[in-house]
Amino acid sequence: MSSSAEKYDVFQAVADPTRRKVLQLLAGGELPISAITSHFTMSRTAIAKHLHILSEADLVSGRKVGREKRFRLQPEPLEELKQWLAFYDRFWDNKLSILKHVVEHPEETND
Amino acid sequence: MSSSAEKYDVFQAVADPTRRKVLQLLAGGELPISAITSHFTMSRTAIAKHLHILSEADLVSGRKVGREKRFRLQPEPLEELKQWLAFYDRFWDNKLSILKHVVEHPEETND
DNA sequence: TTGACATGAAACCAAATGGTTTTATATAAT
DNA sequence: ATTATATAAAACCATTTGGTTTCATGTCAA
Repeated sequence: MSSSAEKYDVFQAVADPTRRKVLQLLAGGELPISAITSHFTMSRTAIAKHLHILSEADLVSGRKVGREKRFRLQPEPLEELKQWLAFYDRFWDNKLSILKHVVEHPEETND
Repeated sequence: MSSSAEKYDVFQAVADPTRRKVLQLLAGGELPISAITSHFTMSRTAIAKHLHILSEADLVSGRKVGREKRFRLQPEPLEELKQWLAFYDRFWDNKLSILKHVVEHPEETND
């Protein structure tokens, strides 16, 4: 049961390209901060902050092993994104039926 | 063929809750700025800016009709998000294999 | 043509974001 | 014990973001 009252949600967490790259790296397996940092030009501190944000969104979790802190991917929150997207499926999968609907119900087209 | 050299990508565009609500409203059909604004407490100008951002991400398109500008949903760019998500499917679909890994390596399970 | 409506555009602002450098602390290795 | 490694935490900074207010412009209606 991860933290609540999170500052960052999945949408925000995933909006940053650096964080997306971090997630991709972690998809390959657990990694300590230094190893992650080695794939970027920015400082380790910057990466640590991104990890903190990803952590708040529950997209990663970290555990200390010796002197290093290893992070692993926690993809579950992506489900929320997936479900959000699912709503829009009908708007471009079978676009014709939607168009048909709109044409047949023009009164629903204002507000 | 929509604009290029866009400042906002889909990830950023969708990161803001106000913009997600705007998309949802437009899912119900084409709407002018004023009508959209009526669903929020913030100013019309603010909404217009959000629409501009959504427009840069090609998630909406606007056309002038008389004195009003009507916006409609353009869901196609969401496909990019969908594909990005698809990559992570395998990381939680077969969650059992992950669990198995954790159980078999308890020494990695503190913090 | 006069006024109301719908939008556009610009200037401005506070807070958030994404980065830095510096300092401190815990662990590992020699 | 000493030094090197890995991280944490804090202070700082520039830019971006998300909002505002104000003013200008185009269109519709009376």
